[in-house]
Amino acid sequence: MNTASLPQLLNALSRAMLFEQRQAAVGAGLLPVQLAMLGYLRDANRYSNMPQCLAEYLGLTKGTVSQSLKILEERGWVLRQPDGADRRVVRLTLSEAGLTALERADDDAWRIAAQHLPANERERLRSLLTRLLSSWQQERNGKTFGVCRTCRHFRQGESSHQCGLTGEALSEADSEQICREHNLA
Amino acid sequence: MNTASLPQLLNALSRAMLFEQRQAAVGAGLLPVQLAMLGYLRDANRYSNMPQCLAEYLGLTKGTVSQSLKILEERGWVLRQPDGADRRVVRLTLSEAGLTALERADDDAWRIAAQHLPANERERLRSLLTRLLSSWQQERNGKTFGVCRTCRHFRQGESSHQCGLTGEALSEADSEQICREHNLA
DNA sequence: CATTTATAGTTTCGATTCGATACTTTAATT
DNA sequence: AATTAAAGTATCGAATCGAAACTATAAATG
Repeated sequence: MNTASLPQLLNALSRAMLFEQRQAAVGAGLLPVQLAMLGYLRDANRYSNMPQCLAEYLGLTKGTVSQSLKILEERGWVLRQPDGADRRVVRLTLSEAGLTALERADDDAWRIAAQHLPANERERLRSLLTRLLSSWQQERNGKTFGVCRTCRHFRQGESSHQCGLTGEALSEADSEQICREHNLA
Repeated sequence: MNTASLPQLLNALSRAMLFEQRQAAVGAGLLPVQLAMLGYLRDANRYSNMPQCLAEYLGLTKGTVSQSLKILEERGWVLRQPDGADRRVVRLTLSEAGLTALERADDDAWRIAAQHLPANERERLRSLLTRLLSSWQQERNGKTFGVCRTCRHFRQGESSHQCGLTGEALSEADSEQICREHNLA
């Protein structure tokens, strides 16, 4: 009695997140999509900072992304550099101004809300959500995006880590960035 | 090690939900907003089925809602009736066609994903999410929407229930509908 | 009771987003 | 060498969405 079903809760959560993001965006004087782009570019690793990745991550076409990026670049929030190896691709990075714009919008309602839960329950919630997301991912078996360290290909070492997919060495900072090849463990 | 933080998970969950909703909408030949409107109207109780509620629920202006409703009505998915008591307000209901359009789009990826969790863990997840959402709600102390039965004003009786806010009697069916005055227990 | 204010909703207008398509350039494949 | 694939841009049009003005009704205030 008096309990909401899991789908209902997920729905409510989703709406709450949207609400927060909209609030944060208008508070910083930008559009939700633009804020989402800045947020992604802050966290994306060096194999995931191309326009194409933004399109996949946000579910937009590359044409739309290209246009939005033009605006972000005009305002000096995003820098584009041609890639050294493949001259078709463009590397995107946040400028200082972009980073401060993003931080101004950074929202902590969820952090505060989460602190109302005791630490052990937070931990349990994290674990359960991880498994739920992982199941969803398998159900949809679509490519997803996530933080490198939480990927099933992530190999933790003592001093340095490694990507089991590319074999590449990963610094501590690398491990905290978003990767397009991510697969939740 | 190898754990995603709670904010990261919430973010991923939110994107996954958006993805699902978009998929469901285009699959049914309608726009995400339209699908969201139909879904809300199916579940809204008799005090929450006005255009204004839709605007609040979806975070749109009433102008936008009015325009989208016009389309939904033209297609025969939504019915509008003037309210008996207050002649300013319009009561919205789903037509049969609207209901079938909605059911065609009804998506079960989450249901399936949730079934990968054992029942006791689903229950635990539900409980934790409820508390997290409740905390968020208090943090933002904004009006929210939720199913009547899960409201702190809901008074459960043996044969019939009651709303502690309006004092009104609530049928079993009433208790399962979305109310604009909802406050998570 | 008259006047003012608030509320629900519609309409119009314009800005902006977003997708579809065609196109350019470069890389990969055959 | 020729073909195909991929990354990105540009252009165009449709449609969303918000802002503001407007109508009609209800509530509040004097």
